[in-house]
Amino acid sequence: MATIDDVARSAGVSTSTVSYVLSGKRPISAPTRHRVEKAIRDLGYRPHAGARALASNRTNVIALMAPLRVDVNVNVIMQFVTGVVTSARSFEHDVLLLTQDDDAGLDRVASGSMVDALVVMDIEADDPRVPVLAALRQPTILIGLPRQPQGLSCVDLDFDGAGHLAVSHLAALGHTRIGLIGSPLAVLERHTTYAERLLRGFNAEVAEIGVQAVHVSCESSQTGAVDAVDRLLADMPDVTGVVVHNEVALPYVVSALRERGRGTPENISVLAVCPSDVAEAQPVPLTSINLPAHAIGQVAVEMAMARLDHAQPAETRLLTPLVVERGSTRPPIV
Amino acid sequence: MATIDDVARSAGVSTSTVSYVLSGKRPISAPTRHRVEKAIRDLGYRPHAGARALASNRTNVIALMAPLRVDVNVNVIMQFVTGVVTSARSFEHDVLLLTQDDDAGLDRVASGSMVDALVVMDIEADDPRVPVLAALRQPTILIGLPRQPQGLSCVDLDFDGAGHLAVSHLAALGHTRIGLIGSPLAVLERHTTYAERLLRGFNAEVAEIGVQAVHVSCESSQTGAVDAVDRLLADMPDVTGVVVHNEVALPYVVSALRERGRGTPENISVLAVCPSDVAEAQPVPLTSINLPAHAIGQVAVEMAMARLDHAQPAETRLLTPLVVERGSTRPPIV
DNA sequence: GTGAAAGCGCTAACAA
DNA sequence: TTGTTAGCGCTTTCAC
Repeated sequence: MATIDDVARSAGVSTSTVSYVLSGKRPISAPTRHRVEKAIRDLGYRPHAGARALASNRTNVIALMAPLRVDVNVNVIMQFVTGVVTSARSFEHDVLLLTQDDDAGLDRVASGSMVDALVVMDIEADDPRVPVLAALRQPTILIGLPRQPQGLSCVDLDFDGAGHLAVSHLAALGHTRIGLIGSPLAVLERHTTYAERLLRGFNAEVAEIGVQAVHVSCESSQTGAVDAVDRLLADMPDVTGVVVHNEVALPYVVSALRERGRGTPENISVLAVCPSDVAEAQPVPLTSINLPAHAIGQVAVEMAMARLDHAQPAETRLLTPLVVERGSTRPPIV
Repeated sequence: MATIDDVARSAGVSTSTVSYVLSGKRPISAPTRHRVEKAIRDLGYRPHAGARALASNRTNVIALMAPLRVDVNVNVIMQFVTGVVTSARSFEHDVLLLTQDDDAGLDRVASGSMVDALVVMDIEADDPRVPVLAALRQPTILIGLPRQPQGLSCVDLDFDGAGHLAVSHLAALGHTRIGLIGSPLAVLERHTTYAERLLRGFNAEVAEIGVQAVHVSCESSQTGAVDAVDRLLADMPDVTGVVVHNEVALPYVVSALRERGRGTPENISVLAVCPSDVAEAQPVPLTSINLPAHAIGQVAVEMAMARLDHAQPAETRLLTPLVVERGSTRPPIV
């Protein structure tokens, strides 16, 4: 492996000149620059990451802690992850992947100076990782919203707003009996706040505009979906509009409704809360409130970089929910 | 941040003693060790990863290149990834995540000495990454089987054997008209070899024991599954046993068969090739040939570590396919 | 616009 | 069993 000294010698300059050509941190005359660049190419030189980290206190790596359990929605997680990775690359950073169950991982990679910043997914209301993260010297971005952010940056979809929007969208079409088929019980019990926030917004809007509503939880499987539909129809047989906030169950919910004489969109309106590509890929394309997982991952990295480069203070960014029309919601049949 | 010198001073020993306490590379008397360990605890000392990498030529990080596209089976990919990450942790390594589309990524992280080894998923027959990887100084493990491994280690399920096994399992029950619902066309056209190998084994066994068989490709969606079932039934209306090698389509295939009067297992036998948890979680649990994604990820890391620590030569390991009975395959109705 | 040289925090060879 | 010290390959200050 060629070192910076090899390059310097080959180009007939000092090592610092090579370093400055690479970093652009001081002006270099065109001829010198070209000689150095040629030497770099000729030797196939790559700076040694460890040496660079040691001298500069920058690793150009960020940590990403992702929930790689299978019970949660793998598809959405993947979109977060790709958002983070592609965005990181655009800032010349790589991504070190930690799994949720690696308790000591955050401290290990941060204290060991392996990473410049951390992005942590799937934050719960009283997440025990939050105090740990707050004590690190590297900036941390939380995807999700803990009860006490403790000075950390947060980014997420505004699920509270999404709950409001879902109800008002259906109400505006004339629906007065609305169902919410939501997250699995385990997600609610973990106090993963997105589920709670959506439910809160949903209930608040329901109360505000005075429609009737029923919420049922829903396991992420075919049988869970069928079961949830049956519970909903038992509680509210004349429901005309359903909000589904469970990407895995979504197709099974729609099938189960159809099998029970509630075809979408003829007999019942369905509004999904999920990534656009999921809503689009259904046999009947579904109107949805987009869950911009890829974008959230991207924003998380952008926030991390902003804090790194410009020492920006922590902030919370909640992305505005938007309805994308695909024809699965209509005025109810009178 | 405390450094090794701080620890040495605090414990009243030399830096090398601290280093050796940490690495265990030479014997340390109990009292000394304890003083050092106390100093480490008191100061909250963590070795600086970059400094360590610079001095030792070891980063304790491996690279994992994973296909994070959404078209392929996200669930299975996730299991590979968790297998790699958890296994890496058990060897005191972290995982740097690269995405498939990051063409230059492999060379960047390897030449920049960011990683000790690389694991690359989703290898195609003539994968352009193989020659790149063969030129690196770090050991590389391929998950999948290229036409020319070029001295690299490979690990995968023996899909050829799985194809044989699938047919012989059904044939042993008395089936003589067998269908294979396989991968999407795009996967076959990319020459991702697992699809081809399964098909080859399937066809070979079919020819060998002289049963009738039909293969149809299948897109990974509900509509794709329905379409594949219809094509299969059109070609072979009296099919009695079906092998499904497409985890995403699997539930929809079973539903579509049922809707067409072929309920599993009463009227038609279904043998899935997929991870056990997927086969188990179906509304009707399915007998399957297990795709041990987690284990393959683990083995990949173990092979990488073996090559690192013992300079072991490259090898190819094909895991033996096994049928797990769950009652969805029976003798055909006469 | 360029160069010399002092670290950055470790590991491991050499010495005792 | 322990200590001394020369690097590892880079960045950046200081000097010209």
